[in-house]
Amino acid sequence: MAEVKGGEALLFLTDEQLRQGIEAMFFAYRGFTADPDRILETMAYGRAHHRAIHFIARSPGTTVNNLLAILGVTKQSLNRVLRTLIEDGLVESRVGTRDKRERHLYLTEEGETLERKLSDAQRARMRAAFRAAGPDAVTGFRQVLEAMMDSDMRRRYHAIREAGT
Amino acid sequence: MAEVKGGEALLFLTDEQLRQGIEAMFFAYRGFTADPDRILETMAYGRAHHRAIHFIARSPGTTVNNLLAILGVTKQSLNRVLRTLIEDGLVESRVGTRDKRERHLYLTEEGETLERKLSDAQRARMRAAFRAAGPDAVTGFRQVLEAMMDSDMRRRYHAIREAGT
DNA sequence: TTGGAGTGTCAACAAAGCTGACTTAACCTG
DNA sequence: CAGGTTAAGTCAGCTTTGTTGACACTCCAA
Repeated sequence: MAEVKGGEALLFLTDEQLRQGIEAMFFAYRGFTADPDRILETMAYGRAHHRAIHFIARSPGTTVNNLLAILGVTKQSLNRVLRTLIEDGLVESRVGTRDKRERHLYLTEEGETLERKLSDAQRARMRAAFRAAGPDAVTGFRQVLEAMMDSDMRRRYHAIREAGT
Repeated sequence: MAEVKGGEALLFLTDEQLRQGIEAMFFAYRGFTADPDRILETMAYGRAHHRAIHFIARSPGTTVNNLLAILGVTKQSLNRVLRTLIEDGLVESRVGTRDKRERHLYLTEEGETLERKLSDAQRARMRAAFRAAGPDAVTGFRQVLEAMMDSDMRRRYHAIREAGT
């Protein structure tokens, strides 16, 4: 399994190093979601609502099915979240013109206001972390995260990146 | 996408870059938990059990209170999980010798077997990601994650690292 | 034009968080 | 040693967010 590269590739993959990586991931993810969670709990929303709002903002007009695949939940689970967001006037669902089975999702102005509030908080933390760690670290950070994704998630990740730019 | 290097530290923190960081974190965390989740769902356990088992394995003899703080859940929530693990003979709870109010937690042999199974799966993915990204990337990865933690979580992260080494 | 496949919705249920109130036992301090 | 504090565990009840099953509407191709 462990191929001896030069000599260096060995030490750096000890179980201890890997465990530290696992724990870093666990603790960092807690920080990553902490700020939006604080905002959300003052309203009747949770993390699931945040995720839906984020990806609708990122790909306006996306279909329910597409969102399903990105979020990796069942459609019933997403539907509940989506229904409250639509009822509360944060998300608009338009019947597809080409295919009337599809619903295309958009944020309303109110929805965009909340999205900005949530993503401002999350970006602020990400910005602070990036700044503290420096540009080279950020490159490495992204490389490792990308290598950690399942391949279909990696595809989606790139698809969104291209659309978003 | 192609950033102008000359302006360095400024351009590199565009909202688009930050959003990509956020999404990378989201997709990668999914991959990070996918393998253990698959194993756990064949038994009657969930992610909460995995977390408890991981940190008991990492700090044998830890107290309930300590675990509570590390996991960031309520006593009632942890207790439910811990109770099933003790009943099933994966975790042992010993009354403290110095302070008899405390319970010290240990994995039984059976518990260690499951722990190894879960952590093997997770480490395999982490190892693959580290190997694919390279040593410098791993350094950056850890720097950014550490900067993203809340300060008290960062303290705990270091405390465990020292104990585990 | 009809039957199968795709998209979305509703209902009911389960896992795992949460709060609040309480008990028991042990420790510690005045 | 009495009284307050701390560690752990428990009971009840709620919320969020996941699940499966059944169903309706739409499209498309045989």
